[in-house]
Order: sequence, then C-alpha cells, then structure tokens
Amino acid sequence: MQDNDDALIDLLKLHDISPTSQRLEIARILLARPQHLSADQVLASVNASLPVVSKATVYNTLGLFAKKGLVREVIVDPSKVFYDSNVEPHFHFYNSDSGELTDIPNDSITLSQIPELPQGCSLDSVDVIVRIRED
Amino acid sequence: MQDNDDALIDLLKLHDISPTSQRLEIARILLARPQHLSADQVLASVNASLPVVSKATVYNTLGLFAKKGLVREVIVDPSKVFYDSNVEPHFHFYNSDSGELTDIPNDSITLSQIPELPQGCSLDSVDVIVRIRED
DNA sequence: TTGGGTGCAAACTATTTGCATTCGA
DNA sequence: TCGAATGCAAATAGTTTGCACCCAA
Repeated sequence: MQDNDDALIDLLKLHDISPTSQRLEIARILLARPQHLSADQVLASVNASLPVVSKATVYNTLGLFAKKGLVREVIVDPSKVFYDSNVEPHFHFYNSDSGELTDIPNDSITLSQIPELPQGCSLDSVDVIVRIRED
Repeated sequence: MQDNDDALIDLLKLHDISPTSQRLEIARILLARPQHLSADQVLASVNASLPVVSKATVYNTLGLFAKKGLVREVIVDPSKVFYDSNVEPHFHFYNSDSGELTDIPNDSITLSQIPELPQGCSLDSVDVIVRIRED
C-alpha cells in the first residue's frame, strides 16, 4: 500500500498538486482504475467507512484535478458532471436510461478531418458522445 | 404574420403538440432561425416587451419540444442546457470562454464507423462537441 | 363541463463560496 | 510560524414540482 501511495504522491506532484491526505484519499478512489464517477459517487466512496473528506473538498479537489489534467470532466447529463480517470483521448457511450457512462473502444470509431477552428481560437478537446437507451 | 403563425401551428400539430398561445410565442422565438438558446435566453426573449410566459412554462415547453423532436437539447455546459432549433444531424463548437455554441459545417468533419452498441441498446443520437477557447 | 395547460411560488439539488479553523513544511 | 488546505454552512442558480385557476373543445 505504501508503494501505491508513493506512486500516487509522485503523480500528484507531477501535476503540480500538493499531496494532502484528503487529495490522496480521493486520488486513491478515482485513479484506482479507468472509471467514470460523479462527485457524489466519489464523496460516498471516500467516506464509505468513516467520514474523512467534506463535500466541499471533494468538489474543490475534483475541480483541481480536472484543471491540472489529472482527470477529465465529462459533461453528458445536465444534472451532474462525471470525472473520468482515463485522460487518454477516447469517446463515450451514455445510456440515458441507466445513467451509465462507458468507453467506446478506440478502434471502433473514427473521427476524421477536424474542422478549421474559428478565428482566434485554439482547440481544447473533442468530445464524442454516443447516446443510447435501453430497448 | 398570420401565414407564419399558421405554418408554426401546423408544425406544432405535426409534432403532436397542441398549439397554445404560450407555445406559439416560444416557437416563434426559438424556431425563427437556426440558433442555440438556453432556457434563460428564451425566457428573456419571449418576455422582452411584456411578460407573456412564466418561467415554469418556458422550461416545461422546451422540455416538451425536445421530447417531441421539434428541437434538440445540447448538453455542453454543466450550468445550463441549450436548445437547438436545427434538428438535422450536425456537430458543434463550444467556446467555453464565451459560452458560445456554434455549428460545425457539415462537410468539414466526418465521423465514420459508428461502433457496435452494447447489448439491448438502441442508438439515440451522436453528439460531437469540439471544445475551443480564446487564444 | 372538464381535462389539459398555465402561472406562481416553493422545493430541490448540484455546485460554489465565505470564513474561521487546522495542518504541515 | 504562516500560508495553504479544509470543513462547515449558507448562498447560488438552474430546473422541477404541487396546486389552484383558467380556458377551449
């Protein structure tokens, strides 16, 4: 576990984030594996056994992680933001019935010909969301 | 103007929406031309000269229009939903600095190879959002 | 008349913010 | 010690909801 924490601490530092214990807790949950969690879910997971991080800190920390490029915000539902621990370029399925967000295999979709951007603008990111629903 | 109203009324009926005066007002604003408006903006436009539609009715009506396929919801910003009067398939630029949502010319971007959907699911829509920011 | 549509205000919920306290280098 | 980080609660804002009223078929 200590090894894992050391790796996480290095990762945070690498992203210019000072590794406090709350941030480590959140990173431990969210970065454990590729996944999509809402702030609510992170809050619940982190405090599952005993309360260690407040709601405000979860929101602030997730916002910080996103700004620093450690995670990626995925906006598919007006009612909540998802945080994706996979920052590699990839696209998503969103099942609006179940609220489930899943990755689209990278080789099964292709976006070609990124269009010319409007004057005075630079590219931030390209989001592709394939919305699906239960039959 | 009457001609235009008649056309709008027919359009509403065609979408299985009973054409009340408030719905007509909202349709007149939103469907005037291809555009992207938030509920707030619609509310402000509709009541620009004198108050004719309540906030709740604007939200309910936009939701109804979207459900009936008369307009399309565009979810790009966690803080508000945009309603697009153009329901033809097309993609968007979103300038997160200015909050401006614009169309991507249809011929300047290509999405190929729609991926296989998960079991028991059907396609709803494909959203492509190219996020940009001011230099 | 009668049920859908509307208006109003209150409720709701995700998120943000102000500020006092606490922690760690 | 001293500034950064945190916690708490209140504030915010978009959206939804409950309910009484009203209108058109």
